[in-house]
Amino acid sequence: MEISKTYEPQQIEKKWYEFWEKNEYFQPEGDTSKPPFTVLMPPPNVTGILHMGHVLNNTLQDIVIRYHRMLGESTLWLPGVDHAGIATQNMVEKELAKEGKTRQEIGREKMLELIWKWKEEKGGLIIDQLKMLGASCDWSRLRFTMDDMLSRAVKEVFIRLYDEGLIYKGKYIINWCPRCETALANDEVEYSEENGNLWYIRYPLVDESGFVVVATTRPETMLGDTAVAVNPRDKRYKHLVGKEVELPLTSRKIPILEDEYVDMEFGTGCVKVTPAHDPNDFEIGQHHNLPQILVMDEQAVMNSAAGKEFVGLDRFACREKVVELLTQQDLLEKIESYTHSVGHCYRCDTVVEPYLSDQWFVKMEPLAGPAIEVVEKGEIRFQPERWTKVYMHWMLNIRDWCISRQIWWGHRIPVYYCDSCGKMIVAKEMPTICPQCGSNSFHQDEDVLDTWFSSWLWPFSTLGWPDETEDLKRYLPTQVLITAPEIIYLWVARMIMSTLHFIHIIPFQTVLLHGTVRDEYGIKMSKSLGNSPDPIDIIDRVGADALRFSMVFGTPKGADVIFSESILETGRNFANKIWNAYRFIMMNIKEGEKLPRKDELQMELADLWIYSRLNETARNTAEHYQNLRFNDAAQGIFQFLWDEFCSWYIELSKDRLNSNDILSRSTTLYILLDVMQNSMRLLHPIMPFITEEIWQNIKKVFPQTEDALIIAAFPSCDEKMIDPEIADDMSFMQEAITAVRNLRKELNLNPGIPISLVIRVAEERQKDLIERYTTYFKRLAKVENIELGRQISKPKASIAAVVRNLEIFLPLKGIIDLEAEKARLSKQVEKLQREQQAVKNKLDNPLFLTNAKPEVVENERKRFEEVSIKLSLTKELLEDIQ
RNA sequence: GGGCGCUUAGCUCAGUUGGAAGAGCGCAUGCCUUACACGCAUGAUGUCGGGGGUUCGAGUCCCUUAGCGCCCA
Repeated sequence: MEISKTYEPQQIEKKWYEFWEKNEYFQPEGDTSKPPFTVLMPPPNVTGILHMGHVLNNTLQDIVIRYHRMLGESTLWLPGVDHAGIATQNMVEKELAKEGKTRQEIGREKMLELIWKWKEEKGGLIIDQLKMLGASCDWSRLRFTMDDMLSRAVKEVFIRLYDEGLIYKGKYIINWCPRCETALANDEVEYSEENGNLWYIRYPLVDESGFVVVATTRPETMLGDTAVAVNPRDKRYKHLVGKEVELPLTSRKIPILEDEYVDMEFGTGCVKVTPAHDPNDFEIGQHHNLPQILVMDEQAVMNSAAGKEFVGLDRFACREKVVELLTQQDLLEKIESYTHSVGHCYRCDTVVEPYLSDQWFVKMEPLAGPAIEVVEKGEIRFQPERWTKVYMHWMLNIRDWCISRQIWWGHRIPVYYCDSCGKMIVAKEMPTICPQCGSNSFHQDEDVLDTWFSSWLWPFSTLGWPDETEDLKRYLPTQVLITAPEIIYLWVARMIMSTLHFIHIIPFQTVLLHGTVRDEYGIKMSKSLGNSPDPIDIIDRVGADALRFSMVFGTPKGADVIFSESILETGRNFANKIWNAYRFIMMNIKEGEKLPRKDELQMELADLWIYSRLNETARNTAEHYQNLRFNDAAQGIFQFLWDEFCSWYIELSKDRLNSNDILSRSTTLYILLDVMQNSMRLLHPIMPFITEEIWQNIKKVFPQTEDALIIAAFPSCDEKMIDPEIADDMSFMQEAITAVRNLRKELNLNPGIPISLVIRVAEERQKDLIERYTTYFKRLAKVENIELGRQISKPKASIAAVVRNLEIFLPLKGIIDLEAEKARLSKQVEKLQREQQAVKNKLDNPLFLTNAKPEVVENERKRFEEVSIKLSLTKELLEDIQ
């Protein structure tokens, strides 16, 4: 069989993914006697393309799922995508713009048609990419938040909550994009530091006793001011509280009041309050029942409430005019330049306007109670645990949820208004007759629901709710949810609330929060910064296995991944190492060679040792997977395969494979195959492709009961095989061999040159061990001959090493070019003498002794001693060979 | 302003009940040794952010302080 010298993942990965899919291994076992193990995929955006964050998130999920599948559990990883309201609509809107059209021109119905068309044609990209990563999701259950099934759940929930009094319509200040003419969620606003001004404006007191000065970055909003506020602890303004000011440029009189919210340090400590155009002011306004005066329309153009001088002006033109008029009236005290953060629409970059508007809300407090309780009781656990606090803090201070969005793509709010009398009806379908006036003409609420309003139902809407399906009974609660901490509030907390409220059950038992993928400079990878590599490009280059391994290898639970080309090499090199171990084994099997039965094996030290270590590794790896410590699992397997199996066992097997002792040969061959195939089982969850390939090929010569590694049993630890005495003997041999290699290196011996050793042992046991396994020294340290004994004396002209209570001498005669060695040692003596002199000079300097730190002096003294000893030993060696 | 986290080898980071400082990469030296140069062997490198405390013993627990990062307001 021809096996390539380096591992080439491209065809191999494709081949096995198709094989797994074809055999339906991703679907849960039908056997209902087996315990189910379920993971819900956090649905990526339908417009999304795979980025490094997805890679991390889905790799972790796949590891968990594959591990549990190998434990024989009935495993379901439920995938899906969400409809990403604003993002998707904007995407199609941009395409429209290229043709010079707007969505308003083509109308709502046509627009939705286009978005659906876009979704059908291009929306599935990320799914194909997840397949390339190796994600073993049950694709037959792929869900989309706008599917009929899930839409039905959304409507049902809206209506139930409305009927329970938990959904209401109200005025609220929201982030508004005057260009998109829609509300933006908090995470849809991008902030940037900008240079602006702080305008200090005089507000005359009504009693004509002077004026107060307020500072603002947005003077145009003063037209909507309904109060001036100061901090109650601020002594400077105490006497003004309760008085009124004459709001300039208007004919309004507004009060001066106290509010804790006011920052005494900011500006003059006196702030203007504009409840309809500033979120903080909105809060203050609520406390004091202030009027909310909206002075702009949806396009951020000043309306009639702003006054006839300003109506029709854009907000920024209005700012100029306000400043101009204030200056004319000598009401502008000063202008300071000021840097502050300004919100922009994440789609079109327009400056966001805080805006008061009609919105739909969910009353969250009643939902939060049970969701707090299940976490307090430990029914749901966050990992790492510290996130529990973050969750609790938010839940205990929960605010109502604004669920309406002024866009078209999404679940349209199931609320209808009678065209004749305006009666509002909440219903799944458009009503036929108005119960109030008998009219049969209605129109539906224009708004759609926040995308999260469908995602928060994910644990049960994906399983068929509100029908009482078998799936719902079988798979809820799910076991592990793996996601990023950024969406604890947006998603995780809300799922807990909704599932408890509607199904009366927890949605999942464990929530694993992982970190962020950052670049070499620690900056979060993002599309807009352009610092993120394309994962698909990486997969093309090094394979998904290498990428997956690299992501988890150095990343402890919950930590950020600092990604760079160099961590990728770790994965690639490891894959190649494994590949070559496999290649070595296969090269040594003869055509049709018969292997011994397990009970026929003739095992020696190395064999017993590698099995001992394999079982220990199996035990530890299982524990790490169980505890979601994938980095430890990866490290453990890596170390076992590379540093133990390859570096020692394979090396020691070489002599035996060429030996005339048939049983020794077949034993080691058997063990090579067996350890390799078991290791593939351990590693499969992390590197699914290469392990399946190797395992399947080993299976051809070393039969296994299972049809595929993906469904093969995860190795259980056989405690009887873990033998501390064997481990200690082997470790003793390894230490001795390393010491000999070190001696060889000291002499710069070429690896090809054989040596003889003289070893003085302290115990009879050691003598037996070394005699019995002399071949180990021969093979691994190129030792030709060993003279061994308890009373043996140090040979002349030799260098020595001490291992435990063992002394190893390497005689120099006959194995080196004496002249060359003399030259080398002389050179070393010279160098050491120079170094000794340099240290001595320092120590002889009284200024150094008094001024330098004592540690430094002490260190130099120690250094002097060390150099002196090394020098005298080297001199002795030199004399020995003279 | 409130909360959380980080600070250990040149770099990125492990270090789970306190008990002889670790990995990967990088570096040095020597090797194309018939699995692998994406490799082998050997080696060097750390006042574990600063200060104080508890303890027989602290990277690990407590207090304090500095720098950085994240979240919330």
